[in-house]
Amino acid sequence: MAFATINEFPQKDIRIASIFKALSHPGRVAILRVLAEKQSCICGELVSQLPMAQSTVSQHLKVLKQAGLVKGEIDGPRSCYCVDYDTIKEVEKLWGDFSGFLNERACGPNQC
Amino acid sequence: MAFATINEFPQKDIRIASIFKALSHPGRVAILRVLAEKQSCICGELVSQLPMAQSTVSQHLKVLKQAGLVKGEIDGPRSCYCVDYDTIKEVEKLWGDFSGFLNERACGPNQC
DNA sequence: TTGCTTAATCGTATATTTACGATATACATT
DNA sequence: AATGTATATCGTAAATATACGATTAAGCAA
Repeated sequence: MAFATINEFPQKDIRIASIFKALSHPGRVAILRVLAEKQSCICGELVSQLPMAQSTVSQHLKVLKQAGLVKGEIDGPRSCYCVDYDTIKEVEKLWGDFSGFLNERACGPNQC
Repeated sequence: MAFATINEFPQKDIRIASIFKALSHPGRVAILRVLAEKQSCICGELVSQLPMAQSTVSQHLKVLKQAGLVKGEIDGPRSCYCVDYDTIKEVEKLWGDFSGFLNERACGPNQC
């Protein structure tokens, strides 16, 4: 029954939640870190730097790719991934709007 | 076998992921929105404003509370919840550091 | 006390996530 | 063509997440 009501929420909330969902696993956060450090990097390098099997890294990369957080390019027998900074900017905006909305309405230091 | 390796990641990545996880459902994002709008609000009001059953809202509130994103206070037979702005600030810092780290290393508009 | 209201928790069915070995695919090299 | 390398996908087991009705607990009102 999970997710039966998910479309009843505002589109903006769905988008925020779906991006945050992609960032909701430490392995995926770590992948983004490594990709940024290396400026772009092949999957095998990620595998060697992170405590996950090759297939697991590949699966996480797929999630990040679907969320638009990384983009990849086939380079011979390898795949070269890098951070998609356009989406990072989008997250910055989404989070900025959202936290701005919250903060605007913050009154005292402790309301309840 | 899920989460067997989760402790092998940097503490900072685990913290970021765990907060984002709490924000990874549109219902929870919507709850935060309503709480901010109402400045603080009783559970029943959330139930009436959101497309979820009372028990579901209560469950999501528990997740948000565990993540530190909301705090609650018992008020007679009711519970009064509000956004915990200290944690919102923490998220701002965590995300700011993280995106800063990524952006510092962004070179051209398209690396791959 | 009895009954009413509110919200948390329980029980449970279903869906999704996670992890990894095994396999398949795709390109490069010989 | 045959072999090797790199990566995606498949299959699958186990853990989590999600949703909601039913129940419990806790306070208030009569």
